Formats: sequence, C-alpha cells, structure tokens
Amino acid sequence: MLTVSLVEDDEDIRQSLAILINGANGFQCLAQYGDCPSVIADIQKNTPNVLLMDIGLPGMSGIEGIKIIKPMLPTLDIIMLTSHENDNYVFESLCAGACGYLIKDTSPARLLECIKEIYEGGSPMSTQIARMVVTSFQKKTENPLSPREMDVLNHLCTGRSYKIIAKTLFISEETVRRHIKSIYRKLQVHSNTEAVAKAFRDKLV
Amino acid sequence: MLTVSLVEDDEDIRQSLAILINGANGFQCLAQYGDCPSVIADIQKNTPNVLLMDIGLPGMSGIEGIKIIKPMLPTLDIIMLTSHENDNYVFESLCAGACGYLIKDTSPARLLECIKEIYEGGSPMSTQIARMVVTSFQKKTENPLSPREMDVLNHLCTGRSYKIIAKTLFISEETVRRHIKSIYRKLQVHSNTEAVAKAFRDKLV
DNA sequence: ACCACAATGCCACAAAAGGGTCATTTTACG
DNA sequence: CGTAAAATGACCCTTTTGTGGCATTGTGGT
Repeated sequence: MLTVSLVEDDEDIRQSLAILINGANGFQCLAQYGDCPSVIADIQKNTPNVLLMDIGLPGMSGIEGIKIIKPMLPTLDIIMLTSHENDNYVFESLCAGACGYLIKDTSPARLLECIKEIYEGGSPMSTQIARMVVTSFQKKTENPLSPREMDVLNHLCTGRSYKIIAKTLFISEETVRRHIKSIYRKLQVHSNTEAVAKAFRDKLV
Repeated sequence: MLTVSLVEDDEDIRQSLAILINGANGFQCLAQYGDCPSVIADIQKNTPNVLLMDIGLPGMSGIEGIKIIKPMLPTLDIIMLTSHENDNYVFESLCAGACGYLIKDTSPARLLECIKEIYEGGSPMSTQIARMVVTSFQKKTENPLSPREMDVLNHLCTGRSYKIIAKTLFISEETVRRHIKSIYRKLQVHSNTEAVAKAFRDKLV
C-alpha cells in the first residue's frame, strides 16, 4: 500500500485529491493538512511514502515548508503542485528538495501515475519543466575568456594558488597574475572569490 | 516539415532510424553521419531542426562532438541516444548541451514523440534520468557548518572581503577570520577559493 | 554541574593576492 | 601586409589572507 499525505489549503481540492487517492487501488491517503505548521508538527509521527504539497499556501509557502521538512526526512519524496507551469518556483522547489513538479490540472489518472513514478525512484514533471531544468545545467556557449584564461580560471576554481597554477601550466607566476588580471577585467570582478563565484553562477566551469 | 539528422556508427541502426523518420508524417531525415568529424564539417550547411546523436561513437565520442557543435549552433536541439540509462554520461551530455536523453530501445512511436517534444521546447527523458538531474540540483541536507559560519560562507561566495563581511554581519573583522578558520577546518580547505569551490560543488550554497 | 560547541574578540607574522606600468613574441584575420 | 588579440614575462608596492596562539560568554545536552 502506497501512502500519500496532502498539504493544500483549499478544502474542496484537498477533499477531491483524498477521494481520488483513497479510491485508487494500492493507494491510501494517510493524512491531510491545510498549512505548513500542521504538516511539520505531524509528519515525523505519520510519515507517508509521498507528500503532495501545494506551493501557494497561506502563511508559510510550500517552498518554505519543504526547506524545513526535507532536512527532517531527507528520503521523503515530495511532489509540488502549482497552478502555473512557467514560474520561478520550479527551481526554488527543486533546490529545496522537491522531486517532482506538477501543475494542478494534471488528470487524475496521470496524477496517480506520477505518485507511483516518484515512489519508484522517478521524477515526474512536464517535458517543458524538464527543459528549464536541463537548460540551467548547460554551460554558457558565449564566453568572453580566451582559452588560456579558461585554463587559469579552471585551476582557480579548484582552489589552486598562483604558484601551483604556474607550475601546472608551465608558465611563470607573473603570467598567471597577468591572465588573472585579464579575467577580472572581463568578468568585472576584483578578487579571487568573486571570480570563482561568478564562474560557477554563470556556468563558465 | 520537421527535419532530423542522425549521427550513429552502426549502419543498420542508422538505416532503421532514417526509415522510421522518413516514413512518419511531418518528419524528414535531412542527413546521416557515421562519426563526429563528418557532422561537424557539414552541420552548418545542412542544419536540421533536431539532431539525434549516439554517445558511443568510434574516435570522437558523441559528448566531445556536442561540445564542438553546440557552440557552433547554440539553438540546435540535440537528443543523445545511449544503450545504458544509468551511466555517468547523462550529466556530461546535458552539461555539454544535449536537451534530451533517450535509451536506444525506446519504441519507434515514443522516439518520434520525443523528437516532436524537443522541437516544441521540451526535454524528453525518462523519469529515472529526471530524478538524477533533480537530485543533483538539491542542496545538501547535512552540513557541518554552524548557522553563523554559513552566513560568512554565503558572503564569501558572493566575493565579499572580510572587511565587508564584518560590516554586514555587525561583527569585527577578527571574528570573520575566526569563522573562516573554522570553515576551512571543517571543509578541509586552506583558501578562499577552495572554500567557495567546495561550497558550490557540494551544494552548500 | 559540566562539557562541547557556537559565537565573539585580539595580536603578530608570513604568505598570497590585487593593482599599476612596462615589454616581447606569436597567432589569427581581414 | 598590417593590426588586433592572445600569451608570455617582469618589477613595485599595498592590501588582503592564512595561520598560530589566547580568551570570554552563552547555550544545549547528559
């Protein structure tokens, strides 16, 4: 029996979901909550296999909620439910610990399928959301840095000192400084850490 | 008409794919290649809507291939084809610029569906692969650093100097140094950049 | 009550990095 | 053929970091 708990402030939607889940073979709705504090207080006593969580909750948002719940139960599979597909919450939700992301008008049959999928180790999401996720993965194709500057930046991004970089690249430490000055100018930063941070955030490395 | 090009060294598989695509309504196989150099030389003259690329090519691998092709045609939609689902190539492929990732025994009908999906802005992949991708997104739940140390690390990761961090957190510069010493010990690093790099790679921030 | 740990602060010295200016050689492109 | 950009190297001086040791206060848990 696959157990599911719900967090959803709209009474009607919550009831419909519970009826759908309890009516399906092999599924059981373990608990229902109307807000984050309730689920946070109860979930360690009543832990379901899968948690369906609305994003737009009154008070603490669903995203804030999973930021608290996920560290409590790191292996819990959480599916976010949202009204709009193209929103900024996707990344926040996934970073915070959601494993799936569905829009609310997903068909009942598909919803049950997704719950089963996440339980079996998948990550159900629409193909459009998958594209957003994949795109955010990809390295920048345009890159102001020269190949040699990229060599230096890569070493910098593994925490190597100028001295070590110089030895590794068979150039003098002064040349390393030269390249780094050039990197700073192009990335518009003024320190080691800023450059590394920018490199990671802009997916240059 | 949705045009597709193929890169696949196995003659039989390539022919089957071409026949499948040309036989489907609205699809056309634009070109076929047996290795990466051929496609790299030709793709800017004959650019398809979607490129199907085998990973296990003789000579230059499919991943090396897209690392070259993607910068040439940043908007080209590339689907990787592989024999095994659970392999390390997934991340390398997606980072290098693939938008979809399919296993070779995908059914012909599903394959055509995926080509259509990627063309329409999706990212077709199995739900298991989606999970791998999502998991790699998520912040670490265990974290050796104290809350205050995380504050300092976060500032470090935006490239701020000790002086600025001290002002922002309303503590002395010496205390910032103290926290950073502690961070270095816990993360087992010995410099600014190493700490920032580790923070990003280990998803502490 | 005690212990571990978080958080705060100071001093001193060595090492590393940032910024400025200068110069030469090679390579790529029109 | 000339020019621009990339890659190389050097010197000087200031600021920032890294590391060591030392000390106080509060808090949570056993």
